[in-house]
Amino acid sequence: MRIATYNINGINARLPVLLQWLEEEKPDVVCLQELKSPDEKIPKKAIEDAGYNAIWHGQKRWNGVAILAKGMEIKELERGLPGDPDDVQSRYLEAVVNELVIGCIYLPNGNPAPGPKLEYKLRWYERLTARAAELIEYEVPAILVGDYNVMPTELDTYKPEKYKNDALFLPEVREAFHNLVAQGWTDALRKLYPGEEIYTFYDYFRNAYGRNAGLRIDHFLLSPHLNKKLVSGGVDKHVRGWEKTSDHCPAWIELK
DNA sequence: ATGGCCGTAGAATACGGA
Repeated sequence: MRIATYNINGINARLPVLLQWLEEEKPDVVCLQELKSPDEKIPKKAIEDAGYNAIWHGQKRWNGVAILAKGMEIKELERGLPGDPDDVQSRYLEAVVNELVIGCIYLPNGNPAPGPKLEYKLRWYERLTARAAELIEYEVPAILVGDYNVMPTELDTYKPEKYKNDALFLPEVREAFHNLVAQGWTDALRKLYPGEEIYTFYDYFRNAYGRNAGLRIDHFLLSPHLNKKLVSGGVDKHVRGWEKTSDHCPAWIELK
């Protein structure tokens, strides 16, 4: 089973890119982030015509997450991240697909830091860590996948010093990510490519893609059960070079 | 140190993104 994540940066503006990529790669499950669309404007029919069932948690203007599955049932478990009834931002969607728990994640950016946005990000990490602990406790096969808005190590940014005061690379944010992983999760792409440069995001500015000035901020975390089922994975880097494309690349893993 | 590029809302420009 091939599972992909893609921060689409506006599902309606990027629909041709999304459909082209689905047609080329045919992933079994897709987690999308940054839909930037209210629920009623999600291009439901185009997704269905491409062969996918889908659930989504949209919002006007910003955020928004969706889970797509090719010819498989999607049973929704959580809409929104538990732990704060006042959090109105659409950043978490969790479902069972093919007996696998899939959490689709769009973590807050946190900039400018320090400030309330960083505080929200850190609280969000705490809530995600609490939910992740429950999944570990249930001993279910689970994958937490999406845009974590963190470069976990210096290897994950083309220029570490440029980001040392950035909310994507601050020590407390990296620590929050490492604390989550330390519950027993596996960072799948890093496991497959130890010591290698793997980028999933390229800024629109300054020809970042052309210069390979990237960041690795989209991650797959595998529960202990799934660790040994990881076969392969990668980043569909070429999609970042398409017209009217997102600033993120799709990334994927294959589970046996 | 700054601003460069995008989408969205909505009608000019502000905001969020990373």
